[in-house]
Amino acid sequence: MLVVVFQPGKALPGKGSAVAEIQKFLQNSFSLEGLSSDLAEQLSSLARPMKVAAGTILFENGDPGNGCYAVLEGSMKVSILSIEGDEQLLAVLGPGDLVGELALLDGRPRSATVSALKAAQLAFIDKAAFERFADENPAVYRHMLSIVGKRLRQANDVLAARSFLPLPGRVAQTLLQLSETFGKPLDDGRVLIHYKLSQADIANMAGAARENVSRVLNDWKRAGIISRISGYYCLEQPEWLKQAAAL
Amino acid sequence: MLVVVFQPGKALPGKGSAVAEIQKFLQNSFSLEGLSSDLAEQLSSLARPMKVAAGTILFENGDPGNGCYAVLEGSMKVSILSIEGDEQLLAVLGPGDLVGELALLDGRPRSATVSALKAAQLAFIDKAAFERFADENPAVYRHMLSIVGKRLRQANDVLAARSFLPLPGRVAQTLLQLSETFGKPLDDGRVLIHYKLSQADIANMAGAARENVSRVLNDWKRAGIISRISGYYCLEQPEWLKQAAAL
DNA sequence: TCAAGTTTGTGACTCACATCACGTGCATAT
DNA sequence: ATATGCACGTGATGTGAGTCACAAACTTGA
Repeated sequence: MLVVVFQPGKALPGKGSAVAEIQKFLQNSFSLEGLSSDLAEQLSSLARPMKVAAGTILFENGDPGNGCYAVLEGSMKVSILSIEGDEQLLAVLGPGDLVGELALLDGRPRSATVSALKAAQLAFIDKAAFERFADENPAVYRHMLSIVGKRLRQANDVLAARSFLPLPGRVAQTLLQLSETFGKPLDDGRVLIHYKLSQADIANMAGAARENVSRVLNDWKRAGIISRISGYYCLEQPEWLKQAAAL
Repeated sequence: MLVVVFQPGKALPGKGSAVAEIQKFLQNSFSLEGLSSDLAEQLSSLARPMKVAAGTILFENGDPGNGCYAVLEGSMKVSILSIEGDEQLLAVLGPGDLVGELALLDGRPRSATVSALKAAQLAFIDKAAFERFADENPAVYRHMLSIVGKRLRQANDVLAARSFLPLPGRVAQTLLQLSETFGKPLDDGRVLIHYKLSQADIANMAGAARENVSRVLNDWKRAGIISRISGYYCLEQPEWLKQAAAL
């Protein structure tokens, strides 16, 4: 199973330049934001660059976890699959996000399946190396803790939405969540979700049937709450959506 | 709001003995299991003992978080409330569990409401003090990380159940989860959930209407899958339930 | 030990949402 | 251009589970 992790990846051509690239990236990355730059630099030297093609499964639920990945480019999806093949999308992650970080924390197997939505470039950080490094730099631990904390909060939010909100509310929440990762602000507070999303994806995040998501989305489009700009969804009235997603 | 946190608590009578009690507890507590005993001891000296009466709200969603609590005795419930007053129970925690730990990680406000189900005895650990201590003892951070990791895994499991399992499956999952915290093993692998639970509690955890939980529970009782022993639920066939809760 | 409250069991009704079943548009390959 | 395939839109239909409404069975405490 170890193989699975490395099999899809390929080392980048020039090692030196790759490290530089990773460093440059990590320094302004979201996931390492707040970490002093020398720490980020040191950490990046532990990372092993790799590329995955769109659709590649990075690891699956139940695999042993031996490290985590930073997303440098492209996007990954984190999901849970049911026996019947239904999918619950937990998150779509883009550049700057960390994925598979749970494995660094306890030694337990992967709790979800992660695959590449688009071809992606990653930096793999080995568990042992990470621990060695972090033990000497508690700031790294603190930082990690805040990332995991955020994930936990988000998970709770989603669960709350699933418990309390009717379908439209959940769709609203999903759009807002996506806008946090992929949103580009336009004029007036309008937000463009700069990412190719199928209705099926949204449905899998919101935990709803695709058909019904379609209905909701069209109602909103007709009401001017959202629009589509050359294939991308655009939130015309984010405030309205926030209202709809309020518990 | 700060007041809220301290108002319901009362310092224990003899400080010396209280500290000893906390120490003794923390050493075999679940939440600090795996931490070397001298660290646990030092940590316990940072804790401030307090008692809360049944029903007391320790803190509410949105309150600023200034520290976390270890449950020494009694039990607490962690829940999210909707506007309409509906409740989604996230967890019921007993002796040895840590509650409110998210506040230690990032500085954000409380993400859930915690209240005492039964009168409880707690140990409060201040955020600043904790950080000071943990910075010098990275093992504490690592330990913390594994606790939060477990929470996150659990949250994902619940979300998955909500997405994929029909009502009976969710009830099964809930019972199994409760048996993890409060279960006493009997002969044959039967497990007694040694805790007074109302159907309403179970329903709030499973995210279902109380009436339907009642129906499911009775079906199972009739089928010999569970039973009630002097008011406590007893899992006669945990394996069957695990099957029912499988995704 | 009796009354007042709370928790439970069960039937009947309702409804939000999933499912089914197509039609339509727009891609990419042939 | 034309076929083959996806992503989308929309009605019709079915159903799991929520809601309502009580009666029965327990706690509790005065």
